[in-house]
Amino acid sequence: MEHQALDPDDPLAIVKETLHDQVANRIRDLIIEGHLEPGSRIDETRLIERLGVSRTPFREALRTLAAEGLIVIRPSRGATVRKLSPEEVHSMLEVLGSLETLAGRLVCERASDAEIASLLRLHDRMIALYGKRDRLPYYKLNQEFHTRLSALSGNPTLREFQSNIQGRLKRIRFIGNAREEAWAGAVAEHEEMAEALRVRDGDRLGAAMATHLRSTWDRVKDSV
Amino acid sequence: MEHQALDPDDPLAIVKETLHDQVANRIRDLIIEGHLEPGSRIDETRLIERLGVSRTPFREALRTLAAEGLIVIRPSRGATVRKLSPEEVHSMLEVLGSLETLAGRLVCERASDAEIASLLRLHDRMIALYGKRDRLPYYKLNQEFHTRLSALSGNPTLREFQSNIQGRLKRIRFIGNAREEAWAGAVAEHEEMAEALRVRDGDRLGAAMATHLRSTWDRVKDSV
DNA sequence: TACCCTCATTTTGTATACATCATACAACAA
DNA sequence: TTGTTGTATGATGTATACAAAATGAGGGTA
Repeated sequence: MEHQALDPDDPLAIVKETLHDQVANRIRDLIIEGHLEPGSRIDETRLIERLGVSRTPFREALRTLAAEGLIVIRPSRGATVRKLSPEEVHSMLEVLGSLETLAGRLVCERASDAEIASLLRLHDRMIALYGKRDRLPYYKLNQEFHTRLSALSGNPTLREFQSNIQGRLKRIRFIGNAREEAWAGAVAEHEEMAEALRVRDGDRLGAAMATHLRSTWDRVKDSV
Repeated sequence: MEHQALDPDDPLAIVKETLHDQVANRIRDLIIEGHLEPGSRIDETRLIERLGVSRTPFREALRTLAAEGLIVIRPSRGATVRKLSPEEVHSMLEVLGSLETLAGRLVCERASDAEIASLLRLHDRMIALYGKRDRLPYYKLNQEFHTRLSALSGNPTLREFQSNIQGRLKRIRFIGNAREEAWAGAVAEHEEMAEALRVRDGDRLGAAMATHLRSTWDRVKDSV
C-alpha cells in the first residue's frame, strides 16, 4: 500500500527535511547574511564540524547550491561562494526584468480581486515602513512583494526562476537602497506598480516592472 | 603556487570530469532518449550497477538533476523522473517565449555581422533538411539554433535558463513536429525569424520568437 | 471481503574509511 | 639567485558500512 501523496499545504503534514536540505538552507543563509563572502573558499572540514554533519549530506548540499548558481565547484579544488561580475549582475537583472514584466501582465489577467488586494496591502505596508525609514523590514517586504507577484502570475516556472535569481542577488540588492535618493526612486516606481495593479492594467504594470528593474541596475551598478 | 586557470579552449588541456558530472550527464541522456520514462521510479541499486559507480557520486548527480528540475526526489521515497503536467509545459513555453523574445532583441543589438551570418547559415541548413523531411537532424539543428541565438544575446543568465528549459522540454518538443502541417508551420515561423535577423530588426525578431513559442504550445498541447 | 497488525525485506539516509589529487615547501641544479 | 623536481600534507573524490525508514507479504480479526 502506498502512502497518500503529501500535500505540502496541509498544515497537519509533518514536513520531513533531510539533512542535506537543512544543510543547503543553512549555507544559503550563511551566504545571504554575509558570513560566507563571495569569492571565498568553502572549507569543507571546518564547516562540517560547525554544522555537526558528516561529509555525505554536506557535499550533496553543495551540489544543489552549485546547480542553483550560488556556489562554484571546481574538480579537486573545492567550492567557493560565487562571486558575480557586474556583467553577470546586469544580465540577471535583465532576465529578472523580462520575467517580472511577464508576471505583471499575467497577474492582471489571471489573479483574483482578493489576490490583487493582498498585493496592494503589502505595498501599503512597504510605504509605511519607508515613511519610518525602517530599512531591513522594508527590504524583506519588498522581496516578498516581488515573490508574491510572481507566484500570483499562476506560472510555476516563472515563479521558480524569479525565486532563483532573487536568491542570487539577495545580498547585492540589499546594498542598493543604501542611498536615500535611490530608495526614494524605488518607492516611486512601486507606487506606479501599485496604481497599475489597482486598475488592472497589465501592460502598464509590465512596463512598470521593466522600468523598476532597469533602475535597480542603476542603483546597484556602482557597488558591484 | 597556484595552477594556471584552465583555458577551456586549449586543446592540450586535459578535461577532468568527476564521476558525478559524468553520471549526471549520463542520466540526462537516458531521460532525453526515453530510456527512463517520465513518472517512473529511478532504481538506485539497479542503475548504480549498470553504470558501475558507487552510491556517493550517483546520489550527488541526483541532487544536481533535481535542482535542474529534471527529476523529483521525495525524502525516503527515492527519485522519479519528473513528469510534466500540461500546465507546467505551458508555463515553461511561456517563460521560454519571454526569454527568447529578449534574446532576439539583444542579438539584433549586440551580435556581430559574422555571428548573425552564422545563425542564418544554421537556418539555411535547417530548411534544406526540412526539404528532405529529415526529421532527427532537423530537430537537432533547431535546438542548436535556439541555443546559439540565446548565447549570442550576450546575456549569460538568459543562456543558462534557456538551456535549462530546453533540457526539460527536449523530449516533448521532439514529438511536436510529428504532424506534417505542424512542422510546416514551425518552418514558416523560422523563415520570419531569419528575415528579421537579416534586417537586424530586434522588435520584429522578438515578436517572431514570441509567436513561435506560442505556436509551439499549440503544436504540442495535445500530446502532453 | 475489508481492515489492520506484524515482521522480513528492500530501499534510502548518513557516517566513515580509503584513494586520489592539488598545493606548499624543501632540496637541488643551473 | 632562479627555476625545477621530489615529497609531505591536507583536501577532495569515491566506495563501503551501518542506521533508519518505507514497502510488501502474510496472517489474524471483525
